[in-house]
Amino acid sequence: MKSRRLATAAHILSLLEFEGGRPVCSDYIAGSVNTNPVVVRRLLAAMGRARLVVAQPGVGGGSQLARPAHTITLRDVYDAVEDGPTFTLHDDPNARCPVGKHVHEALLTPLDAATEAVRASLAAVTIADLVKSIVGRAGERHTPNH
Amino acid sequence: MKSRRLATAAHILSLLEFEGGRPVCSDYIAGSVNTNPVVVRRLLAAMGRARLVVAQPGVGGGSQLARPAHTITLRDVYDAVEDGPTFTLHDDPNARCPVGKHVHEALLTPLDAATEAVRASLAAVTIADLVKSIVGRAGERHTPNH
DNA sequence: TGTATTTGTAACTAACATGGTTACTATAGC
DNA sequence: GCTATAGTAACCATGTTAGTTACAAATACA
Repeated sequence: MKSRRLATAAHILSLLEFEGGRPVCSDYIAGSVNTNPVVVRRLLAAMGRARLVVAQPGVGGGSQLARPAHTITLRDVYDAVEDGPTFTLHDDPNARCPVGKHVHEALLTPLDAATEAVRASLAAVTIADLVKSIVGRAGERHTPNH
Repeated sequence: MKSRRLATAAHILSLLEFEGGRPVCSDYIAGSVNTNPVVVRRLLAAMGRARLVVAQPGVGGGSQLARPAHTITLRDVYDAVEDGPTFTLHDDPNARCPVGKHVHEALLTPLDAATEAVRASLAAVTIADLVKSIVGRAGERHTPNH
């Protein structure tokens, strides 16, 4: 997976937490992430479907975390924004060769285990952890100077 | 990573082991994998640079495992054929926002840990394990009918 | 020595994934 | 009604991947 969705989504959620719970609009978030607001809204929509954030349209609207930041792990984010498994089987090995016929079944368990290992590893870190790490490095607070 | 290189490379190495040590040419392997011989040669070249296989050109040439199959893990294969980390940081977050300025540093450790978790998980399975699993399912041996 | 076989690699193409952009509708507050 | 915002469709640019053709280098063998 060479996508940057996990990193971008984690950035978005960290910013929501950093902003202290006020609704934050996609334009503002896009200014921090340095991308297009639609990209942000796409990720927020995916995370909304996973019940990680809630959004409200209209004046003064925006997105907020749907749960406390210490209950949202990077595994939740991964599941919300990355689709499909990390590793993919190759197409149509030759079933007339014993190896080709059974290699998919033989690989299934190890590749699934690798994906689960990723998810387990990501589960160890929460959005609250990230914000704590960010604030610790910043030595300052609440001065998002866009 | 949506690439099929790990699965294809594991197939190739399993076939080399299955063939019992004789040099196997890329044309024959491509018949089992069901792809183009050049795709096979590209993966074999990468695995050759990682000292997992050795190859010989010329009549009767081909590739063989460079080490016993029980000493080659899927982590070795992953390192040989998949380039770069599994997760990528996003580009140029806004350094004038505290979150944008430090989110990369905060994410580095968890994302590296996730990549290491993948590698550790893959290290638990060897090519010998795969071949054993394949042969067990096949109930037959040495009849690669291409 | 010459021919056939095979690796290794470059160059090109096609298909697909990803992110960026524009544009639009629906919704909500003022 | 006006403005701001989410959500989403549509399209485009870019990059990655696998597939393909072509060819030089190496090797075995007659």
